[in-house]
Amino acid sequence: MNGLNPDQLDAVNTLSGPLLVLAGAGTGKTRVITYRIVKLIQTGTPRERILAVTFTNKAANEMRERLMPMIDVKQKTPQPHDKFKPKYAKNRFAEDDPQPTVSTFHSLCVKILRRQIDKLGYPLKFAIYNRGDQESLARTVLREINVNDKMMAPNQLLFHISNWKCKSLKPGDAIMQSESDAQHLAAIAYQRYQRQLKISGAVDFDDLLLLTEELFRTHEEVRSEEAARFDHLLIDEYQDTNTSQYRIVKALASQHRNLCVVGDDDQSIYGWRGAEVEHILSFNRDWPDAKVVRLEDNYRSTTSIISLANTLIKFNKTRHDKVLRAARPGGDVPALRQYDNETVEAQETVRSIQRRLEEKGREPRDFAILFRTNEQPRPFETELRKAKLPYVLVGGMSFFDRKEVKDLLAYFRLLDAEPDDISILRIINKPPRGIGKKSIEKLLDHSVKQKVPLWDMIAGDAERPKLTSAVDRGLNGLVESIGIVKAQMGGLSLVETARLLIDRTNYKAEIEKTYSEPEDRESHWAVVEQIVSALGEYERSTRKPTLSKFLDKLLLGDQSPDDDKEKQLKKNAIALMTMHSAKGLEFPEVYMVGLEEGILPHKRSLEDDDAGVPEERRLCYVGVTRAEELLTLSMSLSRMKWGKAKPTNLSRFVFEMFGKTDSPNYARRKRVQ
DNA sequence: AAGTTAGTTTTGTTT
DNA sequence: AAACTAACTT
Repeated sequence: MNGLNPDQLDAVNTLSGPLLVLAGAGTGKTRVITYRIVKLIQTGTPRERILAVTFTNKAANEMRERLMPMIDVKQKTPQPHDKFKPKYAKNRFAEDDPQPTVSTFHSLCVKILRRQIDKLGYPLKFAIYNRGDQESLARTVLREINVNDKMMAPNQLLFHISNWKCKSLKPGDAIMQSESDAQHLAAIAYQRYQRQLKISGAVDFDDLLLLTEELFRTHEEVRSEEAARFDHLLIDEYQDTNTSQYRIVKALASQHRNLCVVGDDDQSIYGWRGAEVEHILSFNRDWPDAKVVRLEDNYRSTTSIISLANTLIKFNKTRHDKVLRAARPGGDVPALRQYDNETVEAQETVRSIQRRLEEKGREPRDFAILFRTNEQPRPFETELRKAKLPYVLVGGMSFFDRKEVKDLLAYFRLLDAEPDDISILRIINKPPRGIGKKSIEKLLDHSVKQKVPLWDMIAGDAERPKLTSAVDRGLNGLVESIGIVKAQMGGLSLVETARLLIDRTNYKAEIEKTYSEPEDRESHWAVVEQIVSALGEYERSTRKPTLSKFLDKLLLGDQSPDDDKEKQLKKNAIALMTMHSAKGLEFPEVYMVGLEEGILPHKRSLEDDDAGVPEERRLCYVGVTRAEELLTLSMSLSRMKWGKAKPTNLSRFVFEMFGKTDSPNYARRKRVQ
């Protein structure tokens, strides 16, 4: 345990009872968590009785990577294939060697639900709907109740639904409590949305938490059984817990009370998806005997950067009082640059990076360009390309949002006994089989009216509505392909099954139809191959591999063919990302761009001044504290909107940071010329 | 000639 | 994603 300061040691050594670690940015939070787990093991806690929960898979992977070398893991006996690919052997431990569990909330819940599925009282098929699936379901639901896009867009509905879900509000309650017409409409749609999910045996991401929480509430024996699995519970990024997660934590920790939560209320930036800072602010109310440890020594950034961050965050009224102390003295004072328009902003930023690369001996990986919204990176990408500088756009489309991935996963689901409707509809005409909108409508209509599952009808187990012979032929073709695969899959490995499926359904034709350029075709086909190799990897590393478990894993992001981007980051490229996705990362040189009113703080957050602006301020704080040595802030004096250049105002946060005024309102009045 | 499907264009874009 | 338009099927 060398190299830890007294506060960190205190947090590591407080091994029993509730503990709140208030860890500011760059204070070695991750180290404290890992060391604490090591200490627990050293003092005799059985490994398998330790559970650490993170919010993202990335965080979980990182924690595992840090932990494994420190706790002496029995390696899995190398398999023949591992000899050729040693990277697969890394971090793979023997199955009879118990290890601490490091998991995200979502995969934790899936495990619990799988174990307790009989208590659930309804046939959950673990089809987990991701954003795209949710959207198409929302669209169908809205159409069913005759609501057009103008009245309520699918996204709006999903926003309402997720708001209700993170407060564990059931559709019935939502209808009762709705205050406006729009809310009432959304509540009715919510009811149908849930019903449809239930019929398909599907859940969305929120449901995973919600169902677990409900199961704990209604079945005490389930709660105590699951709680008894662990003696120690550690939660990272506690400021990001929503109500469901908060209750699950409470339910799991109430017996042993060995709960350690780590977080920073100043970095709570996910309020818009249900996180409540109150949970970390009032930790002492739930656990009155909780010990509180504050980590305030920042080892990441220079004094100039930290003092800027401290000045900014003081403008937030409700927070745990703590001040970051920089361990690295001095440093260049962050600069503020103003440019005429966003193109110049991008050009000059890239030029500045180029200069630093040449003059200061920096590497591309030392730089990050942080922005607020996803429309901002475009000009920067253009300029970086022109300058031939390597860059990675982090975030953006995740691997699972790629349509090839979704299509293939949908095809995989068709091999299940009762595939869900969304999956069927996704690939029913991919590649084109002559089944168009009208025929699909007829099928759906028939399925609802006759109460026949969609697949039974398509597969010919139930009567089909009258369709043209071309459509019938198309459907039969699909059923036949699936049938062939199903018949053979018993004797095949998962990879062989997948290959056969892709081959039989002629998925390649879909890619060739969509992309005419050979380059595009290749890159999109490569995605398909990636999935198959991920499947192979899963098959090799799991004792009883099944396709449906693989699908869960993929959806939950447990496995990551997604690490493509991370590899690139490691491979030495300039990082372009939103301030949201920058949380937890650090870079020697950070450029925060587009610091304008309406962007940061975002205009949507201004509608709700009480909660919105402080959260945007925290987001800005997160951005500032990413920088180790050099921070450059910039804004563009005009920005294109609807094809016209519109003047902009400097963000109020810049005024706050540089102490030009005490009043946050100053920025609103002052126009920068 | 009507009804469908396939392919193209327009529109609208937070986190 | 919706709205059009051209092409195809029966």
